[in-house]
Amino acid sequence: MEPGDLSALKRSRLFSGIGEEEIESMLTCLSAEKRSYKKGEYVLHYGDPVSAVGVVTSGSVDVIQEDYWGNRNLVAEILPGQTFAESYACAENVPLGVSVQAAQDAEVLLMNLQGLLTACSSACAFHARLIRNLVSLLASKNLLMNEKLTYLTQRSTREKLLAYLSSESMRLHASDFSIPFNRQQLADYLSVDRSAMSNELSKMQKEGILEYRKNHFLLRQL
Amino acid sequence: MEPGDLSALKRSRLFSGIGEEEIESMLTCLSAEKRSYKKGEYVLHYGDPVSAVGVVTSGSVDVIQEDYWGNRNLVAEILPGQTFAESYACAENVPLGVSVQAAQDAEVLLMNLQGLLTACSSACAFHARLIRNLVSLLASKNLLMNEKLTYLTQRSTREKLLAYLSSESMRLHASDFSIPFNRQQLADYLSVDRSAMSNELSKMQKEGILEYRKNHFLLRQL
DNA sequence: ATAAGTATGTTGCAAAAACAACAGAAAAGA
DNA sequence: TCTTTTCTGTTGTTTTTGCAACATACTTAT
Repeated sequence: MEPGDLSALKRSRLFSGIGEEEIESMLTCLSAEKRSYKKGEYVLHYGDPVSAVGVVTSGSVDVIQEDYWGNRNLVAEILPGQTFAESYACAENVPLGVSVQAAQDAEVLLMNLQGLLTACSSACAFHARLIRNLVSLLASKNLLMNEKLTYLTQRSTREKLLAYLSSESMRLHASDFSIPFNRQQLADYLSVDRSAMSNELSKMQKEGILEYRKNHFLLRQL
Repeated sequence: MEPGDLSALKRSRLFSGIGEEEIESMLTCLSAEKRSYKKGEYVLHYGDPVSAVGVVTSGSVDVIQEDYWGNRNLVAEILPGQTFAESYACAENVPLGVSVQAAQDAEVLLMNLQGLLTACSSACAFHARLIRNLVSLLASKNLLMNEKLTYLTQRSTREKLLAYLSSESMRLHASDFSIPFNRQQLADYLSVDRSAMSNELSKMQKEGILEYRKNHFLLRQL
């Protein structure tokens, strides 16, 4: 185990709040395996049974989805300190629905969660913290996806916009607020066309539903 | 604690594989609180800090979302043995983004997860199993939402259909397969109009991309 | 300050989706 | 079996979206 690996792990959400020495001692409990891949090599294949969560320690890997006709689609880019396959590792008996491929020469640590989750993990004092981090990681991803789903299930661009803006407004307890996206990013997030979205925004402004300037919005009572 | 409560808990994914006596003894570790609500009463309010997961033991509760203008939207109906608010309880410091309301006279059990997750839970032998169940629950929800998101981020009805069908085909390792939805359910799942979807399906059949009859599909090589 | 690059708003057009309405097929119930 | 209901496909119309192109405003770097 090199010092760089530990620093990547320390930065990860999985090991947050756990010191380097503790991390190192836990890696054996997790049957951590360090693996190196050349650019383009597969780290995990579609359909693999997965019981280990992966952490990138150097380089980067791509999570890709391939459809029936062979079209490839980039789902995520995983950078050092970030994890992949954790949902598959934590769900029981669900084969991998994506593939993971080295985007450049990369090193990853595969950590088996079975020991952590099946036995009563009193052996290491920090197991509880690791479990807490894992649960927290899964839960926050859950909330983020759930939120996005509520926007994407809206049929029209206008409804998607209103669902998003209304939710931000309520979350921030304010009728006027800033959003962390520019127009293109917002359009990508809501999965709509940017210009159509801009158009819809200005229509809604004309109709008096809301006002905006750059990334600052004001929702009006109707 | 009544016998009906335990049978509802036994059926829940959270306590799966744990016997009734163990469940009963764990409820004290979880500071379980039983609460009764009349139809229409709120179980949890938007914005509440939540550290407990809820399980319905009788009746049912609705998870609802209310937007800035007061429009109400039913997110889920929770029946006996099913849980609610678990993602909020497991994520750290995320206030509730929905409200939970009794759909009819209902009884729920609120169980605090802090003790389960922060301390090393060697006190009860079945804590490990409960944690495993919780993690598995979160992870499977994760995968389901992730899957749905990949379909909903497609722009057109045709793309949504192809993404879904292709994914089913690959998951089942077969170019012909049955789906668990009728047309209306599939349209609802993909968040598109049923008739437009039917129309798109028959166009694709004419184009030789696929064949179908009722809920059985065959994807063709191109 | 100027220039180059980026972000946003606007428009017209073509394509696609939603909607509504209906017909035939299939399933469920009497 | 016959009737009723549900499901699916089809068509025409209206609305919305995506796309392309461009103008303007705003940023950033020189």
